[in-house]
Amino acid sequence: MKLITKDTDYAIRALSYLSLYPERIVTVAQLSRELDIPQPFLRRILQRLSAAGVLRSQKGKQGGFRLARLPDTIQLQEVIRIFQGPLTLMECLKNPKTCVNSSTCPLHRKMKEIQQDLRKKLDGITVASLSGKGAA
Amino acid sequence: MKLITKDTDYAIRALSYLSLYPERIVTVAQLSRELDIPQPFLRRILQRLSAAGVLRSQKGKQGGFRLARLPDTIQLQEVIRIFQGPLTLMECLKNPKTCVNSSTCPLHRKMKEIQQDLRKKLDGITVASLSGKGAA
DNA sequence: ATATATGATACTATTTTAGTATCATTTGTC
DNA sequence: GACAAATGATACTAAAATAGTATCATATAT
Ligand code: FES
Ligand code: FES
Repeated sequence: MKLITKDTDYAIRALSYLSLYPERIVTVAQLSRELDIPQPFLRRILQRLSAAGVLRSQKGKQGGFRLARLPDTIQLQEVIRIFQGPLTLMECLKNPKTCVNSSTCPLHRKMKEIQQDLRKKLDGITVASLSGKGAA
Repeated sequence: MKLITKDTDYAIRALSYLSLYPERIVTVAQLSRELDIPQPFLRRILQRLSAAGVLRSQKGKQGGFRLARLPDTIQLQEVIRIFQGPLTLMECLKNPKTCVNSSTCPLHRKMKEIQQDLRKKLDGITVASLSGKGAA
């Protein structure tokens, strides 16, 4: 019933924050304080965003994180995918084989439509549009 | 990441099946065979649908279940609510208190819009529209 | 050299989902 | 009335996902 988990939510909040100071390098400690998110948890989240190419990281003293791309190119859908895999409204839409008898399941087609629509909407939401910076 | 759980999915399939023979009383055993769903699990699902007033049940010999209402008055959203509670895309939209600092979370408003839109869509999907019987 | 930062990864606790098991109650049939 | 066939209610278990912690390795500015 939850479309957005904590990982994703925290990630979005961190990205929005970072988009306010695109040039600045910010440490996990700072972000953790600023956003009131448990530091070790946030740390792993930022590491994943780095690995995914959304953030750029700098190791060592004076290191930290900053955006790797322009805020208006980072879509909510991508962040969801990083932490939760591709958005799927029901198991059946991902693994059609688990559809025991798809002919008796009229839900399939309808949900597929809704899922596509939802994905489109989530593509429309970018970090820029959330922080009010850059293109809407 | 899953909007529709098995309970809901099975429930919908059972309701769709029952809507094909609105007068007939069908037992769990029959439905379980027909839809290939584990009988004890399906049984509990149908019981909940009964308690919720979506199905009507008849105890004892020759007993079973049938729709309590017309297929076009049973909305997907209601079935989801029965098994999963009110549809909520993120924790924050249900318990705003868990929003540590809603001013730093720009996601809130956007997701609320999307959630409302999604709910409307799920209200539009009825058992009738799924089984192709009654009003679309 | 050293303190400060991230990289990688393993671990734990909690909650949700999926499913089972059982005893109680109702009811048609003989 | 006895009995079998059905649901009502509810407690229980197993597996998976979510939320979070802990730790060791590596890079780097001073
Ligand atoms: S069994 Fe495939 S959508 Fe329900
Ligand atoms: S903290 Fe409320 S929506 Fe993210």
